[in-house]
Amino acid sequence: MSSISETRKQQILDAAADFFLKSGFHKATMADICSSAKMSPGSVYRYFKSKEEIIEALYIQKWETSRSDLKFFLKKMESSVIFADDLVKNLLMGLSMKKPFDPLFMEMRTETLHNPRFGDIERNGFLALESELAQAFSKAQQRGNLSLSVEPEKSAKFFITLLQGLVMNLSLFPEMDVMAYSPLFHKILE
Amino acid sequence: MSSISETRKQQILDAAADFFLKSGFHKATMADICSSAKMSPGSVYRYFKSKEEIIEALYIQKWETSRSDLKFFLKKMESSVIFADDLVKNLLMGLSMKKPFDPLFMEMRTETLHNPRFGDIERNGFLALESELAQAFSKAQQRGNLSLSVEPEKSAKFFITLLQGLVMNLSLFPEMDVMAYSPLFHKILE
Amino acid sequence: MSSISETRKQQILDAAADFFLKSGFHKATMADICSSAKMSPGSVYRYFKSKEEIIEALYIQKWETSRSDLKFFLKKMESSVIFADDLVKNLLMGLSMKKPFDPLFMEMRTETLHNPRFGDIERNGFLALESELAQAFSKAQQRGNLSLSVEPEKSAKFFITLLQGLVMNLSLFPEMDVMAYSPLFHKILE
Amino acid sequence: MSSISETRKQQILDAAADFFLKSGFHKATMADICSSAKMSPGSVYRYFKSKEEIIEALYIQKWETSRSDLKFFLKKMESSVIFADDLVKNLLMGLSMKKPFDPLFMEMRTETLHNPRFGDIERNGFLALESELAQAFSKAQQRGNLSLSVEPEKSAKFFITLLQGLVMNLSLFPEMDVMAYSPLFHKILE
DNA sequence: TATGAATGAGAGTTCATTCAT
DNA sequence: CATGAATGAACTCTCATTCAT
Repeated sequence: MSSISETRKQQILDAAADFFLKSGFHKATMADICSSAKMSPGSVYRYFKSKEEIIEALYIQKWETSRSDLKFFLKKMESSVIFADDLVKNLLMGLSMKKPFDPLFMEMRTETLHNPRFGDIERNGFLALESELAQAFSKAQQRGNLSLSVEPEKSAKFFITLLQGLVMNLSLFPEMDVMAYSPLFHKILE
Repeated sequence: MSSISETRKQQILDAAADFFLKSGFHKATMADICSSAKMSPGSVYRYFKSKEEIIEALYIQKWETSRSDLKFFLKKMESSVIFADDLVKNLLMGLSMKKPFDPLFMEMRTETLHNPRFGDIERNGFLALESELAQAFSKAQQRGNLSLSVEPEKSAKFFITLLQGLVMNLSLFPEMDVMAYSPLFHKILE
Repeated sequence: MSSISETRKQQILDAAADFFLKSGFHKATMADICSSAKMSPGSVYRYFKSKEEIIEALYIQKWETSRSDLKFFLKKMESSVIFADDLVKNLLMGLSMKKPFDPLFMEMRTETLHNPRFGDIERNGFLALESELAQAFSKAQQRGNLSLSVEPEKSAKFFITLLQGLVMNLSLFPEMDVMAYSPLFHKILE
Repeated sequence: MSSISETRKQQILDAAADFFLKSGFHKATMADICSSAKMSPGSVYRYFKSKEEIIEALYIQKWETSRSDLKFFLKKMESSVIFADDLVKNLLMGLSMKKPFDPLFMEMRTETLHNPRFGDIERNGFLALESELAQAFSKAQQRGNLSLSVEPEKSAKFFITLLQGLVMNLSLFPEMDVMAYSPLFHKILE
């Protein structure tokens, strides 16, 4: 019962993500979203009170996905003995292959400038990623797979910042050599 | 004649920058811009064919300013003997005073996703900054003020990427400790 | 069977009356009415073909109630020896306690302007009240409790007209002194 | 300059009055009003911020007209020696001939039930009419043309109330015998 | 019969742009 | 050249009504 409702909501969010991606939050119209979701406006508004609520829901969902993706990735890294090496290598390979850059994050970040609610979501999302990463660093140290001179929280922050810059570069130059950045990431983990 | 026209254009661009900053490209209306520029819509449309053309002109101008700011900054650095130290210190101090970067760049980057013309401007802008920086690194090496192990172009790219990530972080967490990042920048210049 | 159906209908009419009172015919939505009646839209539409039909049914019912209230009131007056005095006194006291009239009548009267069917209901309702009143006057005269110089029908018409004006005044100035009007009503019955 | 703007506003108000009359405030659409005023929506919204603002402006204007009409009428009555007779006679003749009943007043009164701003306008309008009438009564007494036993304010109130009831009756029964009410009005002025 | 999700025409309003003056 | 009134397509959102279950 709730599941049907959830399905519908997801249907709308997917359609919205599609169009937001193509045209941006502002140029994408509710009519676009409705027709892409194959629903009438009236139906869409049964599930979301406004266009902004759709954007916000998408926003939150994007961050949740990002976080769980990172968690999953870090879980896999736990079995690695040469933690730093594998982490950087796999991360950058993932970046260069799966094109994980999601333009919606940029769209969202821009909204953040004008909508304080979005700012909070964004900040929480970021801090959560940092925290996941810092924990992974700690654990790796405990396992003896990461240099004890690394300060987990600080390094996590650096890591995320650099990653963010890299991802933005990637959005502009999709053919760039991502792997070239591995020495820099490594320096963070020394 | 052209000079008066240029003045008018600049008047419009300044007003537009003001409002775009406050409300974003999409929420800022032409009426806002007109009244802020103290011109009538008819006049504004004499100087720019469309709202988009204003955005584009502003876009280009922003990059030009950034580039010449960077040039000026790097010129000053030429007299520095401890080049890397001074460069990083002054750059981060500048950042923490939030002078050289502004939210419009994020707004613009987002537009890039939906308007290919903007993508070109953005890419050119980036490459120009990288090039300026790479040249500065080369010169510093020639003067003996920078380690010869630094590869100018690669390091410039790293530098810009990291800077970009940092700026984005800063937009979310204005109170963050920018200076903490100086070791990381230094590593790029070692 | 019919009785259950009648109960359902009444449930809807009561809920509708509630919301029409609060928000007016046009601002009250079917959703409001449905949820207030604790029925689904589908059910409500089983009993009434349209929102307008609900309004009309309510309209008719309001007039029926008014008429039977008046009848009941006049019945009680039959035992009065000083008919005119008691009639006016009790009527105005009733008015000042705001029982027998409600704002829905105004709402309804306005609908009259745009829906001829409503005009008929309204006219019939009015004439019925007048007729009740005229009969009561006649009977009172027969009992010797009302001056024979009173022309029942004409006076009834005057009575209703004045009452109508008074009620409208009351809707605007709820604190007005209703009793002050009793001399005027008395003049009609002299 | 302001005059052109005033003309446009009036054009809109006239068109709105037309459609409000035909269909009521709620059923009349902005598109109706625009096309009737031969203006585009954008233009109409240059002069009025919202549909509600149009209604309110119309409301105020209606009351102003009513008041000045009454003033003009009472001015003419000042030359009358048999004040009460002439007042009632002319008033009722006016009522029966000029069909001065304006359905918009009913529409407005209904809105009053749901919009406090309108309530204030309505109350002020009413009190102004009463006050005009009371003054006229006083003056007539001073001229010796009206019985001194009349209490101007109270009688004005009665007068307006009765008139209101009469006008409402008239709206329902346009063919009714208005003149039949003159004795009742006379009683108020005795 | 009852439900409540789905519909979709149409509401009020906005705003980039045009053009008569 | 400048003005600002005028435009009208397009926007977000609503709600009376329908219909599959």
